[in-house]
Amino acid sequence: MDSKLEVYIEGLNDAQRAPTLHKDGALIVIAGAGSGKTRVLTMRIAYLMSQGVDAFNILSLTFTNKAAREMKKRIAGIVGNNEAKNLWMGTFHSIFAKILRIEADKLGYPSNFTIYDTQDSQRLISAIIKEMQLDKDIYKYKQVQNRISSFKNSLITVRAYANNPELVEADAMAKRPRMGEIYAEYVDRCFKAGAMDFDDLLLRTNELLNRFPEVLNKYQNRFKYILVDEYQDTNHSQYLIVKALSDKFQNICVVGDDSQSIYAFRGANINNILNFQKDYENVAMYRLEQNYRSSKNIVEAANSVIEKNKTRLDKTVWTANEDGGQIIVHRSPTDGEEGRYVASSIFENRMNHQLNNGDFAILYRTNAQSRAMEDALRKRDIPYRIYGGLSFYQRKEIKDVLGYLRVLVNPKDEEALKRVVNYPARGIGGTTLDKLTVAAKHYGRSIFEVMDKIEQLGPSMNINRGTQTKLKNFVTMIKSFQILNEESDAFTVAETVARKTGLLQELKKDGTPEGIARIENIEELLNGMRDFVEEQKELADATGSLAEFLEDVALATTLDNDTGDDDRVALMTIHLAKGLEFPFVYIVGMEEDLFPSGMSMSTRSELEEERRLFYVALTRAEKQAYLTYTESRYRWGKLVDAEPSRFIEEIDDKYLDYQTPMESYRYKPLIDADIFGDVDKSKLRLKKPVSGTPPKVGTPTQDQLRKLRKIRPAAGDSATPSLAGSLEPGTVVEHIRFGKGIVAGIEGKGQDQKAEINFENGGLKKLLLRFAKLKIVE
DNA sequence: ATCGAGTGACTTTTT
DNA sequence: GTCACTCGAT
Repeated sequence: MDSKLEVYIEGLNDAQRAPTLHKDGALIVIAGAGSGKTRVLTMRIAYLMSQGVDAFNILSLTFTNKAAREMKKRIAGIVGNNEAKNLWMGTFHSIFAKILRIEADKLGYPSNFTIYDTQDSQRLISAIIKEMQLDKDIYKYKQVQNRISSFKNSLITVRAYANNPELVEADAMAKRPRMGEIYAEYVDRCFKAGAMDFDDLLLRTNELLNRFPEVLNKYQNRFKYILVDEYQDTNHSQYLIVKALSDKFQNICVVGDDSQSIYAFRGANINNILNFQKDYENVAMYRLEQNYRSSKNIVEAANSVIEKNKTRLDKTVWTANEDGGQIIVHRSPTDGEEGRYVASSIFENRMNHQLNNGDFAILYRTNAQSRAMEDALRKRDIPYRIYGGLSFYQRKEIKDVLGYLRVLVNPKDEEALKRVVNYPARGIGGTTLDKLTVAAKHYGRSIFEVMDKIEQLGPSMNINRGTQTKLKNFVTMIKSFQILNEESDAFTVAETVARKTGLLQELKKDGTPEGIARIENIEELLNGMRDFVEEQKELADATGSLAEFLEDVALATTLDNDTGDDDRVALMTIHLAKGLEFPFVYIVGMEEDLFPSGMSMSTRSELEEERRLFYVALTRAEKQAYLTYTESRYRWGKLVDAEPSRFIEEIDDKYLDYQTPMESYRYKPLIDADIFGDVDKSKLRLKKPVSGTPPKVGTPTQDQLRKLRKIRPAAGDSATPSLAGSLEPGTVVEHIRFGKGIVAGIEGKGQDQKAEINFENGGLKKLLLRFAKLKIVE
């Protein structure tokens, strides 16, 4: 083994080293927050390569392209750049887009197919709904798009849908009987446009691997070792791809944390990780439980939160780090005040602890919350960067330039064509476009082809001479770009496009500060393309082509764009923050209806996902976490009352520092303060604790570890002996975390029986007896 | 065909 | 408060 690698591997702890050195077979690594899973993945790949595995035979799937790049860089540092550069590493979407381009012809796609982003998909669906003359209030394009997306993620094709009475019925019940037709038309239109949407990149990969055994065989042989990060967030489609590719060698390593599964809303299936052991033979399971990131207070507070979830693999994250400060809870009258508080707190902390702006992050549940924070930071002259929301590539002026580039690469790309055909205005309006669309459908050709043949087809389409000329000019312009693209690099083409189409002039004419900013944005895009071209020249399997650039753009995340070279406070949604860490973290908008989101409170599993999201948020913090909430906040342009989030209450008080008294906002106890009634209060003042202080979560005893290693019974499983019946008000019980307490009331029966217990450590809690680890003391 | 003002729905989270 | 879409005036 390389001595450099040896030193690195020496540096791992035992739990990390075991999966790193586990060469062949299937393994799953359950990695708690901050437990160094990226290190394990990186070292494992380096180790495989040191054992003679060719980089070409390793496939590593990550959650963001940025993560892939960073890992690749670290591996290059160990095994050398020449070796590392042959690794296949990236997101599911980008890796399989690459494969699909190679194999496109088998599926009847051009290899330069376009990737439709969500907006493209939604526009197309809107157009289809309109063409079918359906009521747009019933067929809401966003809902329809969502539904189609979930079909695709579950591998329900148009035909499978039609053959599934349950689904058809469900849509009929929802007053959308023609969903299937829309779905069929949408798929057909994408196909004819030579376009794939995000879900297609996975769905078509499945199709490819299923329909063409020789292709499957080829990639099975190629990817002898497969590694998947963030496995808890894979959807069914991704699961099947991994399963198919790893089937032959079964050298599959998945890493994840069920407690951090936060993408169920887009089809992620937590069962993928929960059932991994059933999917492969002789699965080795490893756990990383030591957290190196956060203070003990934060780790334990986060544990106390996630413990409330029923569906999870048991593990105990602990840390040897210092206690650290308590989590600070702060209430503000309005969202504006909240912003001001956060800004001045950042300012003070930065001074007092001599920190950089980059040491701070503000996390929120919804993008809309960023505004108040931005305003406050700007007033304080604190530099910040917003991640997510409208990304650079989604800005109008950028999409316009990209639209032209897309059309010239793939003239069948209908959405791009519709976008640019009349911008800047050149007299080709909606009416003409409608006629062209009808004709295109009639002849089974793309709109661009019809435009190209307008002289022959024009008369029968009722398009006048003037318009015909305009169309002809447009086609000629695009064709000239295509020729240029044959002989020049992507940057040159884009620059020419920006000038020749009149896009830049249009903005110059505008003259407003906004217009100037847009010109600057286009310049930034061009600079980016120049860099791209330079970069690609150095890479082995890249061509620096325009098509490649467009693919990168389509699949880029806002995080991917971060150069990270300037010192700014980070603002982002909690979803985006997954995998990141910051010394100081402010979680803002800790309010009912916002976090947990009002749309995710109706079912237990939704609420549990919100709780996992909160867990993710908390565990981003290294040194200090803040939770802020408001009494009222602007939503939908209106001031509405707010109530503190239940998640604050779920954290044990001993981890919290209420800067603002919570009293008046605390949930009213369901039972009066004198719940003890005629019970002897002295019972609560515990006579000497039986076995010292209750064991802490942070440092599990061997006995606890043994117990925790078992997967918890699923809901409905009654394997645990129930205490039902043996409890009554007044019974004194002991809980592993909350210590001693006294039963205040019992409600429900059977499976759902709950007890309300007043604990010395935790206050009033309602526990499901089926799951509560209670011991009757007396 | 084009542009502006006005209207209405809407926000969960993203590759 | 914001985006996307509609309608009426040019």
